[in-house]
Amino acid sequence: MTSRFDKERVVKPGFNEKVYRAAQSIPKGHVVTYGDIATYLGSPRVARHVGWALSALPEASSGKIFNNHSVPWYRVINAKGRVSARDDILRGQLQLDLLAAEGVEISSDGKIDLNSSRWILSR
DNA sequence: CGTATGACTTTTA
DNA sequence: GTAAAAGCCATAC
Repeated sequence: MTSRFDKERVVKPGFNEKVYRAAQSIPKGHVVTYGDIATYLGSPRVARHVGWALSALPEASSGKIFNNHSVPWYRVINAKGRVSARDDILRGQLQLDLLAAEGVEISSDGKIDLNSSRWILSR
């Protein structure tokens, strides 16, 4: 039945899963923003929850795994073209390192070139 | 159930 | 150009 919460809810059971699949659809050497994934899933307002979903990623041996496939969480960045890990700045460092290893162009300041490496989510 | 927090985004200064 | 505040939505306590 429809409770008042079922109306326009974008983040529902399975949202988390969609985020993982979206991340897995990002080709090597490209990146997307949280807002892009949120919009792709239905609403740009849930950008924060995309990050929340990624933080909830099950940590398997040597990386985050979903559906027996590694989830390239590091290909997801914020709209400023930079990582914003507040308490886990170490993760941001790792993220830049992984992206650089894939061929993503990063500015001297550590900013990611969204103009060139941004991937458009599409089904 | 109310308050606090968050891997965000946009606007304003 | 960077810095701070407000806005949004869901989870955690």
